Amino acid sequence: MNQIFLPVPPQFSFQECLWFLDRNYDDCLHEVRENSVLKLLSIHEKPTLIEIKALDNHLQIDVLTGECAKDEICHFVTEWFDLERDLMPFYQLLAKDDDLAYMVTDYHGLRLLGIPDLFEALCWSIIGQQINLSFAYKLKRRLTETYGYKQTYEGKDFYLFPKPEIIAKLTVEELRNMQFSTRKAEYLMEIARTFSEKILSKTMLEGFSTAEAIKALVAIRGIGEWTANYALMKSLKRLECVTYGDVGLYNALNALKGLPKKPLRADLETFFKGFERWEAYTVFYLWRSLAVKNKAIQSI
DNA sequence: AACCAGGAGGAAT
DNA sequence: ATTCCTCATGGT
Repeated sequence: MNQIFLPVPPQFSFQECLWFLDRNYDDCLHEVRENSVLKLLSIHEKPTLIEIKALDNHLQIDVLTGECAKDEICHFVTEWFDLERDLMPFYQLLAKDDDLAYMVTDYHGLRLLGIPDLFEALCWSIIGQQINLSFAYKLKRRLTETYGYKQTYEGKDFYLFPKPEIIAKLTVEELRNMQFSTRKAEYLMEIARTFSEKILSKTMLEGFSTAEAIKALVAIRGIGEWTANYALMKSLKRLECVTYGDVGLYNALNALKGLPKKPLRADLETFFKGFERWEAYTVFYLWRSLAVKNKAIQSI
């Protein structure tokens, strides 16, 4: 079997990352097992199934199908798990906040799990607008199982997210039948067109400052401030992004910092000033704090 | 049975 | 420049 070994940085916990990937939801784009995660990648346009496990100071990546393109696979995993980040400065900021300091130990080694593909990140954030996450994951699964690429391995199905060229050619009715709202169907198809026609690409945004990138994204119908920040945080790893308008974020800040359910913009900005250049990580850890609560409630 | 979900756009103020 | 309304539907 083809194996790749990838060294991991300090302040890295594979189990914490796995825990977040699993949470309580049914994600169709990876499968979490006891001590590993499986995911189908597109490497050189070829589907490649990998399984990642943790050793002492390395990740072991088993290439189950497809070619063993070491550099590309390592590049993907590094982006996915944000392996090149030094978390010490973030933990120093957290430690200074009495209400959040517990996160340094409780979530130690948790990395901002990315969505390296920008098109996928944008579609996912549009799907997730305003609806509960269980339903959002259901919609993503329907879309992916119908229009994505499927590979079966040892009796289980693994998927690639649908390509923009496919989504661009759909009709509103086809998506409505999958219980997308008319609006979301239009948004997804229009964004698919901007990608398939090369009007927008991740490479393009990488050349932009974060403010410029947000401006460019918000100009597209269906992408508001929340979606732009979410996509830039998850796909381009712009750490200064804050998902303003995010109900989950507000709930976490309400529980941990006593902010109102609908906090003022100015109060949010004041809070995030304490986490400059690590805003996205702060948001991500606040989301993590919500997941803990869900789990506790469910186990009762 | 209301009311809320990891919002956004467009109309009405 | 704000506030209000609608969208679709599952979960609680």
